[in-house]
Amino acid sequence: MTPTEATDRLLEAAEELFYAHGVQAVGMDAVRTRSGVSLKRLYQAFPAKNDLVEAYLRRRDERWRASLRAFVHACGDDPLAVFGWLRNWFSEPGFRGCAFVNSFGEFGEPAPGIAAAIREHKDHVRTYLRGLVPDQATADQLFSLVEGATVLAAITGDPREADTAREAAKVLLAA
Amino acid sequence: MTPTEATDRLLEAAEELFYAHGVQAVGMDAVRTRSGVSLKRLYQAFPAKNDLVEAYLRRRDERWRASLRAFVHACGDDPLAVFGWLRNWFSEPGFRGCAFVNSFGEFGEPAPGIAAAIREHKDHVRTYLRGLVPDQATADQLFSLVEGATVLAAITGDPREADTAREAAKVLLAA
DNA sequence: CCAAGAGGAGAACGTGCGTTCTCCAGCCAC
DNA sequence: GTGGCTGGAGAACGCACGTTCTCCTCTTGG
Repeated sequence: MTPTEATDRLLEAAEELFYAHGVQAVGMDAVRTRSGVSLKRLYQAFPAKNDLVEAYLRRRDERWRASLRAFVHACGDDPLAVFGWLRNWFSEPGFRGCAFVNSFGEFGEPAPGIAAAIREHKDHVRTYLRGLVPDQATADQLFSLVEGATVLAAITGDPREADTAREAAKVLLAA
Repeated sequence: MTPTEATDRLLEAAEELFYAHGVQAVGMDAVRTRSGVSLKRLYQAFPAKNDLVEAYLRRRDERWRASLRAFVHACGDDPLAVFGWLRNWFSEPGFRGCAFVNSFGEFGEPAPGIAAAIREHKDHVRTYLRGLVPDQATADQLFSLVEGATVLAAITGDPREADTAREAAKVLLAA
């Protein structure tokens, strides 16, 4: 197994486990078992668990935003499509809220790299929405709706929070 | 020290520590030290840590909503006052986001009592907003804004997220 | 003054986990 | 074949923490 292949399998396993059960609830041994990569290789690729967590967050950020971007772009870059995408996401079987918000809650004082990954993810999403909506203030308002809908969908388990936010976004965009 | 006084001091210490550092990062010994209540009495009042966590959340729910209600009522029950209260909350020195959202993120599969406390808190807030705003759909939209602003203020550290949400709320209420 | 019990301080126990170490099997150059 | 290297499996170590246990010290009633 090549080192890059090992890294891929580690990140894949880490994402599945960390997102589903939370970072703290998943031991390095579980990542090892799920990925099939030996502990020695694991610690060669990621010298400490924090490094793996940060890599997990950064990779999830990339993929999450790529998926959103692709969906919205296919809808002609209509800002309201964001909420259609959210609705689909909330309906996925394993949906458990925003990985970054969850991680923020998990660590009282996150390691610097982890805190940075969380903040940068939110910055990237905000920047993306500002590109989608001409008016910056409106974009920030939509961002708040997106975050709110995600938190509430996670806690209540109801994907229709996306529809509620969508209706609000429609009004804000028309104003 | 009377048992009820011990319970009060335990809950006070638990809230300060759990909210500031996260539940998992705080050991029972830290609660004991902070409260000045012996471990024996602690375990008499709360047979397990989960019981203390659940009591912490339920007490915080009561006080948090009481504070919001009082502030908004003093503003003539204007729904927009909710966002003024949020702004104040976000500006407090120890602000670290919503305790319930943070706890939800901390526990992959929360104990039943804890999960119920989290869900019931959000239900109570939603019900309160529905009482404040005649139109139920609009109330739910404001709720989404409230949650979004709270999450973003916690992560970015910027209390002005409350103002962003307030502007959005103003538009939604006028529609 | 004594007996008995309550309550506190903190040691002790068991467990889980991040990280490191040990040992061994397989593979290469010669 | 043989000596040395790579990499895997999993034991071992150290620590933290939830929970329980032990012992000691006060208080109180007679």
